[in-house]
Amino acid sequence: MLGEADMSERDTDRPAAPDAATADRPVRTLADLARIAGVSTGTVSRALAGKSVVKGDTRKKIEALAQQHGFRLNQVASNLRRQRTGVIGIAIPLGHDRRQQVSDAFFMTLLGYLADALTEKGYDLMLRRVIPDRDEDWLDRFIGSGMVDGVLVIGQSDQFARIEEVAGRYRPMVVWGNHQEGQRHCVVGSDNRLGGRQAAERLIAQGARRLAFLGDPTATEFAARYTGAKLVADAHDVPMITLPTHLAPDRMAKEVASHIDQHAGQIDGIFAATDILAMVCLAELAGRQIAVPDDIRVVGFDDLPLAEQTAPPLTTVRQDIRAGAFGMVDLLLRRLAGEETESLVMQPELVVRQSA
Amino acid sequence: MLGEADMSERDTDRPAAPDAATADRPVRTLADLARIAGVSTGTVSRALAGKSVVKGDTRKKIEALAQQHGFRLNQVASNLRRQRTGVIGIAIPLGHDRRQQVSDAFFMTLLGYLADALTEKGYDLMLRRVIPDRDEDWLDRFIGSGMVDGVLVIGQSDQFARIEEVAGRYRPMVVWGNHQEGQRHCVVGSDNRLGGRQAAERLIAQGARRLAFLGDPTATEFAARYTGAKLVADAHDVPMITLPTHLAPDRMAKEVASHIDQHAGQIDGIFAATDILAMVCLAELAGRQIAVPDDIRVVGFDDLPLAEQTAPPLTTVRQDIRAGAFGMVDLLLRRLAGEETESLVMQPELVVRQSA
DNA sequence: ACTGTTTGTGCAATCGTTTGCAAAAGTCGA
DNA sequence: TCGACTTTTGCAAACGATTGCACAAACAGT
Repeated sequence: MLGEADMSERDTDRPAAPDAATADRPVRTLADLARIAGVSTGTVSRALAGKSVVKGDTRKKIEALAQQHGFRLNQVASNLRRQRTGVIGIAIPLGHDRRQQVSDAFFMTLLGYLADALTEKGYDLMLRRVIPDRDEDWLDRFIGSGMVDGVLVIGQSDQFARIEEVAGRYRPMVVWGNHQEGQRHCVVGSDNRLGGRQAAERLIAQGARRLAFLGDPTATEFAARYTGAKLVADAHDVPMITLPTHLAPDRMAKEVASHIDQHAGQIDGIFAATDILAMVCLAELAGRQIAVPDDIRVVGFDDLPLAEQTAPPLTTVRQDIRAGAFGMVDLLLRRLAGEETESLVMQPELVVRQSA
Repeated sequence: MLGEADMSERDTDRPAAPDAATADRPVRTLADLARIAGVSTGTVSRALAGKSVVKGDTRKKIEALAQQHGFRLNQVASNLRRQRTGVIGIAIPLGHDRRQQVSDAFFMTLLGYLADALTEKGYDLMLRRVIPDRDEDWLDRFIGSGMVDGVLVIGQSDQFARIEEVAGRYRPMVVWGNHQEGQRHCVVGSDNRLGGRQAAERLIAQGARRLAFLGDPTATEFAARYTGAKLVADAHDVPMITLPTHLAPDRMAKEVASHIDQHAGQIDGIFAATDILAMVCLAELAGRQIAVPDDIRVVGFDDLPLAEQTAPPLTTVRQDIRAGAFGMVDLLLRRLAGEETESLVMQPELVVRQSA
């Protein structure tokens, strides 16, 4: 009986001695755990990983000890050895002069969904805000750091060439942006030109005869939207002017206001490059007692969640941001697995509400 | 002469030979670089770190080679050795049942500013979305992973107790949320009760006599807002009902609509717990031809960028989210430096626009 | 009792940098 | 030319986990 008690002490309570040691020296490493468990670090590693063959008893004992001492694997060491981190890098290139904020609504929405999608797949996100003009090789630095298994780039900004160059030698990268004929890098985005067509068609169908494009048509994605709309306008013999506008939140409102003051009488349909622009536009129009959609029709782009809650609710071209985010993650994981992947160009869809 | 030519060859061109090797074996490690530079890894490390004493010539040569071969330090190895990562973890605890999205506008705005602030200080961000109900020790796992130097927690959710417990033994952590008397963890947030008072005072000053609080008063931050408002209402002998509403984007609109349908005639002032709720509310009111602020006054909370662009522009209680974000980062860095820090409670400010 | 298989563990190398310590090289005055 | 210094460098031990290989133990079959 004494013997048996002794046995059980050995089996379950032997840890009790080190338990006292818990106070002075917490169990931080595999070696610590191995010592108090009376096995080698290799065994502990295998037991905790749950992969390889470890005797049931041993495993249980180690797991119990780990639990009891609140042991956690040092991920950094693990990452170094395994040459993978379980972290996906997200780079947000910001045009320097544009002062575009990370807090931009579209980026943030996309980011939120990316977080959801990656978390679901067991990856963490490492966010990096980059200012390409100040930092020549932002992309190489990010990739070469060894801290991320792959990279998602949100928006091509003016870095198309650099991204193309890197894509030639680095596989696990997916970019949000506009697709161009014959490009090398894997991109996810909407068919912006088609979206532009849909917007213009709606405006014209609702009776607009003098259009305006609100937004900066030099950014690639916006350029495509403009082109699509222009095509339709031309086909219908409807004139379309462009009202270039910065995306910086501080300038935007003033610029839109000034555009409206200058052109309000001469236009009856506005295609805004983004919902945010459209919202600002609606607010300015409302402030001037210009009726929407009666006097001027307005169509946005993106279909952000808040497009539903403008007054009047915004008619807009929907990009399925959620689908885009999940698409990016899916493609990235496939590329990580070595697969070759095509770009994903999504079909935008006109969402008719009340502003046009 | 020949000798001298030889010398210069040795000094500048010896790398040329390994240069040819660039094709087959890229220079990935310090050891590679050391080999082609003809020095030891220690020297290369020191040269690139720029810290310690290395002869000018040697340093230049090594830097040139590094540049030329596109060498980058493996951050994971570096992190392991130095026991610091330059990464700050950002945890976003999400109530399970609430289905609250990461894409929630307030969180996203805060996150954007945090990104700005941390980037400015040379830190990267690691984002982790956690679902506390499913994962008991999310916080310990994050902290114990060794992957982050410190943690910012965005929102206490229902994890107050756990956060308190961890705060007792882990210093570099700062939390966004509500401050409670005598709490241990370092928190940054607004004086929600004061904000509530301001909102109610405005509503009453504008002639409202039958108030409603729109939002879920069980969440700590909202509870404080409610309490503040209730205090003022009581003092003025004005009744105030509560219209509990979920934050989940899919349910919100319907719930708000139903509240309005049920109570529209009986109230003339609404204090919405967040701007998002206020926006939805404005949209629903507009859809029912209820005039704001003439029939019903509306005050929001947060002053998100888009509060300016509602129709009518939203009167709201401003939390300086940017200041909050920078404050969190500042406090965290001070704690990383070993300093003891107080919590930061910011004064909210009523921003009068047109909805009340 | 002696091979031949399974199973379970331990050993030690490895991932790529950093850094304390000591040795080598260089400087300088005597 | 020789010590006494001051720079510069190299050596090798960390950092903490993973994993191929080999050995030990257990067990079956003849």
